Parts: sequence; C-alpha cells; structure tokens
Amino acid sequence: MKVATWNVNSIRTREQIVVKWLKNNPVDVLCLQETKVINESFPRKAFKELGYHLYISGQKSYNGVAIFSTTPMTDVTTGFGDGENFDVQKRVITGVINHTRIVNLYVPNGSVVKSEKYDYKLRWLKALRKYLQDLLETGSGEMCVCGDFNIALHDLDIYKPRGENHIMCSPAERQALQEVLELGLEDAFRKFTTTGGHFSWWDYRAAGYARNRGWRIDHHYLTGKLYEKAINCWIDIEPRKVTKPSDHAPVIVELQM
DNA sequence: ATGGCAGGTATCACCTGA
Repeated sequence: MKVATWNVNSIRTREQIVVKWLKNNPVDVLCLQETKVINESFPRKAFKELGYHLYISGQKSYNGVAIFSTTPMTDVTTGFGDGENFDVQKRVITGVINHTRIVNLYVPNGSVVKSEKYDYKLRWLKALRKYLQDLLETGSGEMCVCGDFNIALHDLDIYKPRGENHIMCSPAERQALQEVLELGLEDAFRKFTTTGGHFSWWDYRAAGYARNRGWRIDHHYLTGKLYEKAINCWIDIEPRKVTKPSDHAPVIVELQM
C-alpha cells in the first residue's frame, strides 16, 4: 500500500498537476493539505474518474484537508472534536483502510516565533497529542500520521541550520512535535535515508527551488508494527519543477501489508 | 538584516503562507 502526502496550495489551481501525477504515480491513499476550498466547490470529477473515493474537510480561502483512497475508508472523522475551538480551521481528517488508521494533518504555520499564531501552533500540537493518544487507546490497528507539519525536527532537514528564533525549527516547536512522537511514532523517511539535502518544501521567493534552499517539513510518522512494514519512503520532486507548481512536493511511503 | 512569490477574496489592497 502506498500512502502519499502533498500540500497542494489550492486544489483548484493544482487540479491538473495532481491528476497527471496520480496517473503516473498511482497510490492507494493521497492526503492533501491546503485545498483552500469549501466542500461544495471541491473539484471532484477528475479524481472520481480515476477511481478514488474522496473524503473532504474544507473551508473558504485557507487550510482544508482531503483524503483520496482507492477503496472506501471507514470511521472517517474530521477535526479534534475538542473544546478550544480548533476545529473552526479545517486541518484534520482521518479514516481507516487496510486496518490502518490514516491521520492527515495540516499543522498551523505559526507565522513568527512568540507571535499569537505561534502560541496557537504550540497549543494545537498539545491538542494533537491528546487527540492521537485517544485514537491509539481506542483503536486496535496501526496508525500512519502524515501531512504538512510545518516543522523541521532536525537541522539535517534544512538546507542550512537556522537560529532558534526561526519559525519551523524553534526549540519549543521541535519539543512539542517530539512529545507527539513519544506516543510511539517513527519517521518513515529516516528509515531509508539518513543524509541531509532532502526537502519537501522550497520557498517560492528568492528562487528557493532553483537554489535548492529547501526544508523537509512533510512527514509520515508510523506506529511500530507499521514502521516495520515500511519498505520505502521518498520525496518526488518532479511536480515541483513544472510551471505554477505547489511550493511542496509529494512524499510517498510504501508499506508491505 | 531584508525581502522576495503565490493563492484567495473581492480588490484595484490585504491576509496568509513558511
């Protein structure tokens, strides 16, 4: 089973790029972030014609997540179901396929360290930990938590190390994500690749991609038995090279089920 | 140290992203 994650930065703008990619790279599950469209306006047709079942949680202008799967998913829910109003922003969707729970996340960006949005990001990550803990306690199978985490956990994941006041690599962000992973989740990509220079996002500005000034911030985190079943994990940079690309590239994990 | 590029909404400028 192949599970891909891709922040597409508007599914309406990127529809044809995603269709072409799926035709050339058939995956069993595709998790999308930043769809930026309400459910009623989501471009469903072409993806259904490719045989995918669509599960969508969108909002106007910002955020928005979706899961495409070749076979129907069960137990599909959206949001944390929390009390602090996190679910106004559509950043979480989950469902079960092949006895595996897929959790698709769009972690808040955080804007600037110590800003209001940064505090929101840290609170959101605490809520995520509770949400995943509950899912792990009530569920019976393995879990793949993937998406755009907006965090590079190690300096190796950045084209060059940045200061601790830089968003996406500040100590508090890394610590908050580390506490989530302590639930028993492992980075699928690092099972196969231990070197630096592998990125999933490049800034549109200042020719980020052309100069390979990238960050690895899109991840698959797997529970133990599923991690053992991972036989490959890679970033496909081809769709980052086309005209009007997303600023993120898709990341794919292959699981021997 | 700074700013740069892109998408969406509703302009004809502003917010957000990372």
